[in-house]
Amino acid sequence: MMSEQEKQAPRRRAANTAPSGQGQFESGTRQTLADRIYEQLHHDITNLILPPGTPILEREVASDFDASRTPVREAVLRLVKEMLVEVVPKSGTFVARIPLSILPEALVARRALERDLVARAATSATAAQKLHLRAIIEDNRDAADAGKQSEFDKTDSAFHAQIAEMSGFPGLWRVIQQIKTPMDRHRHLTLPVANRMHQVVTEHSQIADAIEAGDAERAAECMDHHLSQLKSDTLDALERYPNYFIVDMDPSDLK
Amino acid sequence: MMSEQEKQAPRRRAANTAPSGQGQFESGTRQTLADRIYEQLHHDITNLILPPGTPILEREVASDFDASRTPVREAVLRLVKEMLVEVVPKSGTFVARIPLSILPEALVARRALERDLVARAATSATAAQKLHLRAIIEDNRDAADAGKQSEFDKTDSAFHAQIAEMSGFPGLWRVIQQIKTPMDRHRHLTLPVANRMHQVVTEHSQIADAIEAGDAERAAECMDHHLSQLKSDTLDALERYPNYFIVDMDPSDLK
DNA sequence: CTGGTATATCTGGTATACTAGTTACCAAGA
DNA sequence: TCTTGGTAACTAGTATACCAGATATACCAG
Repeated sequence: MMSEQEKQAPRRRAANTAPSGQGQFESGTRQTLADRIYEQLHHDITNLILPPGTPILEREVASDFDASRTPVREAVLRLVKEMLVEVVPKSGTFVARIPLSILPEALVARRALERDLVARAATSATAAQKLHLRAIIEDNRDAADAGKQSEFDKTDSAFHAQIAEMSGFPGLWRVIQQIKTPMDRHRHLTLPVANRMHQVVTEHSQIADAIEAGDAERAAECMDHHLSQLKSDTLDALERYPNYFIVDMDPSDLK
Repeated sequence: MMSEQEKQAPRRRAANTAPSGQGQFESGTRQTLADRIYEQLHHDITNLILPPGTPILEREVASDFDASRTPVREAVLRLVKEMLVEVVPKSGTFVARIPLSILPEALVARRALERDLVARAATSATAAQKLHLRAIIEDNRDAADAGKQSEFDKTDSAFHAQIAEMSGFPGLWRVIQQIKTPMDRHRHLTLPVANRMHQVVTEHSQIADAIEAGDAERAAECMDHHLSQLKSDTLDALERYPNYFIVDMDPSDLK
């Protein structure tokens, strides 16, 4: 039987215990509404469905998703950190323009990272991993043959993710993904290059050849050559879409 | 004079126009309460003031900052994306444990990126930039002489930021900063190595020597050697603080 | 002493409201 | 026709409330 004092005070319990397993880094953590909104906006921004400068009205997006502003705001804040959205306090939220400098930076970072990863892959990949890589290249080819750019992009990502896997540092694919986002956006601003998908398949095959030969240096060189092809005509894109970019460097330095 | 109908309907205005200047990427954008809370938590987590597993009670943090849950939640969500905090839905939010695999990944990424950046710096740095680098090394030395680890860490970061600046790709310092966060956290778990600060100063000087000599390859090798020293005794840290880590790889692979 | 159950107290995720800052727009005056 | 000031309609940032899920704890039967 409690005293009057005990009866009046709600019982206080200890804080919950910390997780001890793999935690949130396990696969299959549940997705929130904010996650779904983020993914949709991320996709639309990256694929130029929402071009730079487009206002993102939180209340409108909320209405579209039958949601409140809170998860929309949470999604938008993530996109801000990824430089995909820019917020002008009290004025509005807009699809971010692409800072010109970010493109060569992304290319330099990718080249440095992926040369290293592919060299490591050439040294340490297992037979099973090599076979898996070849299977992905076949997927590349199928998508190229079918002329499906979107499908092709997915298989292209699978290729580079597999290289990270084979290097022994699979987590670095997440770093590369983040780095390459401006490049993905930019690619939609450039004219499609005839037969480029098939050229990529050829370059992927050359990389796989070098890996299978255990030739780390050649694998690195092939990867570097492959990535250097991505240096699309940014000057042309800037000329055609001047409002899509922030000119934060001398454009003539892009050559 | 409006008709009755016009009078009843509130006037609808156009959406605000998109920004056209440098936008949010200019310096000096104003700081929100969420920003301040994020910075404090980021600092406390990185510096092990809040060790892995510590519960982060949104309502308590809100009370500490005399704020509501909203900006706390926004700050926490940023930390989640940076893998500094893990959320168990409806149960609690905790300072994230360090996935073991992230440490060698961070080292590999830093080595790949900073070898490349320092080689470029050796090739293209201006005289002014080289002098500035020397000045930073003197700051390194002063902090080492004074035995001030925290101050030394700041000057160490300044050194690496300056290398990115000199390479012509200053934005990559942000990428490196993000990559190195797990390393920063981990360093607080390892025993201080006698005279390590002065050793770092020496290694920084060697890097500067190579840059001044215009020797890109030597600069890259010196940087790589320097970064490889950071491979602190993770096995020892794991042994001393097993609850601070998520063991997502074979620890014997850390050698 | 232990396992099962009920319950109260936590939690994160989301909805809604409020405030202060920004800006589109309009009317008046030069 | 242009300029300017006022205002209403926007906005982002933050506060507060609610709900459903998770869990610590008390209690009881075996």
